[in-house]
Formats: sequence, C-alpha cells, structure tokens
Amino acid sequence: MTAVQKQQQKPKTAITPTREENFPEWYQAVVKAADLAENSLTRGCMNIKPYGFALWENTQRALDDKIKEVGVQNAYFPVLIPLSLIAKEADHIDGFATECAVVTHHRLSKNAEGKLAPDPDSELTEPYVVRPTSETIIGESVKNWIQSYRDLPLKLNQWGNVFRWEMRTRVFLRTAEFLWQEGHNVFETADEAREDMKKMLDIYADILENWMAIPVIKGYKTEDEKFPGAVETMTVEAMMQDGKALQSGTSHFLGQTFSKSADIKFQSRDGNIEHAWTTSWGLSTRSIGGLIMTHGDDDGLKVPPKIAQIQVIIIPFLKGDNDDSIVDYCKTLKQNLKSQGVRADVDMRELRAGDKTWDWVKKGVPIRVEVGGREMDAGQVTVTRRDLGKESKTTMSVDEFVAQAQSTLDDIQSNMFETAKKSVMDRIHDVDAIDAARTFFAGNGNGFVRMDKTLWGTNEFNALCDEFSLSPRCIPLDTPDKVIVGKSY
RNA sequence: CGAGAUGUAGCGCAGCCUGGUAGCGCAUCUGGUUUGGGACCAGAGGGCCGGGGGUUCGAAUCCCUCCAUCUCGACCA
Repeated sequence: MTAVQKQQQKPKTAITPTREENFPEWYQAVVKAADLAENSLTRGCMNIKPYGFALWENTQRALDDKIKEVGVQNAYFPVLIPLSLIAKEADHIDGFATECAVVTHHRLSKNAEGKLAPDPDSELTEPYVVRPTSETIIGESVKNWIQSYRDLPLKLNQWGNVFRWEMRTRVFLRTAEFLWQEGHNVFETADEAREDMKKMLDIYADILENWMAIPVIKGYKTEDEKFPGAVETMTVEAMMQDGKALQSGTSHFLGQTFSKSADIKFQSRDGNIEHAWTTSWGLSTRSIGGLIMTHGDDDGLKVPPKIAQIQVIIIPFLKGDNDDSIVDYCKTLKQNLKSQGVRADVDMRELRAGDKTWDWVKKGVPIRVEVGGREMDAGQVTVTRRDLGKESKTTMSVDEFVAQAQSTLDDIQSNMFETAKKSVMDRIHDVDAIDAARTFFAGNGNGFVRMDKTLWGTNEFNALCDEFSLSPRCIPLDTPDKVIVGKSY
C-alpha cells in the first residue's frame, strides 16, 4: 500500500461518522473520543470520567457563585423519600409515579439457592422512593424552619443526584441518574416568588450563554409542558446542531401547591397565618450534552475557555537533541501562562507529538501550543485555535503569546457563542399557519418554527405535533404572542 | 413498553448463510529505525465468540430462551 493510498483510506475527520452522516452516532463518538463518560455497569446510568466531570465542576462552580450572590444557601436532604410523603401532592406524583425507583427492603440475605437477595423478613413497612426531585421532602422539612414572615425568604439549594427510571437513556442527555442542583425558595408573597422564578432563569441563561457559550431562548412553558405541580414553568431552550431542542434549565413558580400539601405556613405582618409561596429551579449534567451538541465538530469536542479544565495545552516536539531545554522552555511557558491566570498544562506523556495533537483536538482544548527546537531557538511558539481549526496555526513570539493569551481566550469564548447564536437564529423559522410548519418539517427542516400562540392547542396543531414528533418548546419572553415548536431531546 | 438492529481480545470489526482447533485492524508490551497534523519494520501478550438450554461425533456458526446495548417511536430534564 502506498502512502497516497493510505492517506486516502484515512478518515478525513477525527470522528466517524460525521454529524451529517449520523448525528446520534457522532454524539456518542465524541463522548468517547473526548473521554467524557461511558455507559455504566448499572443500567441506564453513566460513569462520568475525569475530563467530563471537570466540565461539570467548572459549570457548577460558576453557577454556585451566582446563586450565592442572590442569597441562596446550600443544604442537603436525603436521597430516599418516604412514599407517603411524595404522594401527598396529586399532580406531582402523577408526573413522576411511572419513573420512581422504590426501596422496599433494608437487608440482604442468602436465599434457598445460596444467592444474595433482599431478605423477605426485612421488608419495610413503608417503602422509600429514590428521589426524582425533592420538592416534597424539602417542603415537609422546612415547614418547621418557618414560623414568621421574618423567616422569609428562605432560599435553599441542594447539589446532588436524582433518579428517574427512564425507558430510553442517552449519555448526559437522559440518564436514569443525573447530577444537578435543585433550588427551593420560599416567599411571603406570590409576586416575590414569581420574580424569583424569573431571576433564577436569568442566572441559568447567564451560565449557559456566557460560560458554556450555548445560546438559549428564554420563555414560558405551555400548560401541557409544565412541571408537575407548578403554576408556571419557565425554561431556557437551546437548539442543537441537528435542529432539536434541548431544555437546558427550568425555573418554576409553584404557587401554594407545595406549601399547602406540606402545610408550610407563617404568621404574616398583620398577624394572620398564611401559606407561603414557593419556587424551584434546576440545571443538570444534561447541559454538558448541550455543550457537546452545540459546539462539537467532525474532529470532536470544542470546549468554551471559561469552563475548560485546560485552556492552553503545550505540546513539546522532541527529537532527542535539545529535549531537556525544550521541556524547560515549555514548563516556563506554562508558569508564565499560569501567572496570567490561564489554565495551562504541558503534555509530557510518552506519545508522539502528532498523537498528542489529535488527542487534544478531540478533547476540544481551546488553544494548542507546539514547541520544538525551532520555536525555542527563536523564542517563539506555534499556536492553533480549536474554534478556528488548523488554518489558524500561527507562529509568534512567546512573550507576545503570553501577553495576549487571556484576551485570545476571551475572543474564543465570544466567537464560539456568536457562531452558535447565528446558527440558532438562522434556524428559527417564522410561519403564519400550521400548513407552513408542516411544509418545513416535511422537508426535513432543521430547526424551530415560530407561530402565533393562538394556534397552540388546536386540533391542527396537535396533529402537526403528532405527525412530526414535535412539542411546543416555549412562549418566548421577547415574543409573548408566539410559540416556538420543534423536535426535542 | 412497541419496531428494527447488534452482542466475537481494551476499541472497531470479519467469520455464521454452507457446523470441523479463534481471525483481522487499531491499541498494549519488546527491540530497532523514525519524528512539525494520526510513523515504519520485526516479534510478543491478550478471548468460557453476552448467559442458559437444546440438536450434533463435534456449535461462534443451527434451534429455543433469557439478558444487555444501540437507533427510531411513546414517556420524560
């Protein structure tokens, strides 16, 4: 086989299949190639690997800072919820009943075949539900923390995991167990609670757009898409490269639904006993899936600098001559970048430089720096931006690079957002009638349609949704007389 | 839970139709030559062929039956 033949056989892209060829398979391939996560031995669950978990940690850190700025305190409640307690709110349990894992025994023992099994003598008098969300247990708990209007508002957040027994799972996008934060705030008045719902949604939009560089549409959920038990649900909807929607964060005005079922009461300013008004709000590891499907390309992941574990990866090109001095040069560069607040690392693995390069391309590190004898002798570095690809490869003085590194990262961050934003905006199609929407989706249209809100709920509308597996995504804040419709994850 | 597909080495796959001692590529390990966008040569290690049952002298291969995974639905963040 000649070198040319071999070259032709080699895939042109690091990821196969390409997005165009098969988007769902491409997604799986990126998760694997970037070493983010894998399917767990536990059905429907994922093992989040260190490089993937770092993305979550950085998102988590940014979000945690922001919610604390608005007076939210972190707390923790148990993963097991007494069945009777979660069953107290009718709409809520109707929404979750079909996907609850239930704990019924408290001990294992060997059965007749000598196999370990739940001990029949250890059956619980009351089963526990593995939390699918914590409105009920938090409500039942905090009612004892609140007596007076002076105890309000009470703003609590829990970082944790929840479990929903899903029929069909997909890494990050829909797993039986996922990580998230769930905020649960309690207020004196309905107005305060409604404002809080909006405020927390704004924080989600901020995190998604300015940290993860995922453009979102803020809006209200339609009646049929609301959280079970909510009076109003707000959402931040993102659009993936295949045109499907990803609900990326939700914030709920729960009215007095849960304060009545849990009896959360307080003595008001004029001495009356009143039920409180509550909100809840959540953002999950699903957002990592959104990050992949918003920014990834046929060479793998692209990570926005603000949440990248490694912002600049330095790859030494060693030939055996001046190896020690090249390594020193790289380490000095790393230190200089760190002193500029840049998260940098030198790839010292015993691999060929070309292999390292591809590895970091697939992992989406924002900036790659190549350093060999040539650069070292000239006091230079060769720099490639992941967002712009290999065409962006340039050689510049090392001092100049270090001085500009932070602003280059800022530029990558905003370029990734603007690119994604334009792509989303170009794929929101205004239609004046159901037929126009049908034409769009029948032609395999990629994206959302935006139509008059009054069309929602009509027979024609429902038929359209059935025909193309569509759902109303939201009633956008900026066009409150319209509804956005699309396929979704 | 419906429809379709797939389970063979760490990963990706061939072999199955037409039963006869387990193969290929990548990865791993050894040695050597190399080195600026996925190197090359030589050698080596690594498998209850998803589980269980059946047919057969003999099963990765045929039959039954579980289980798991993936894609598309329904349900959902």
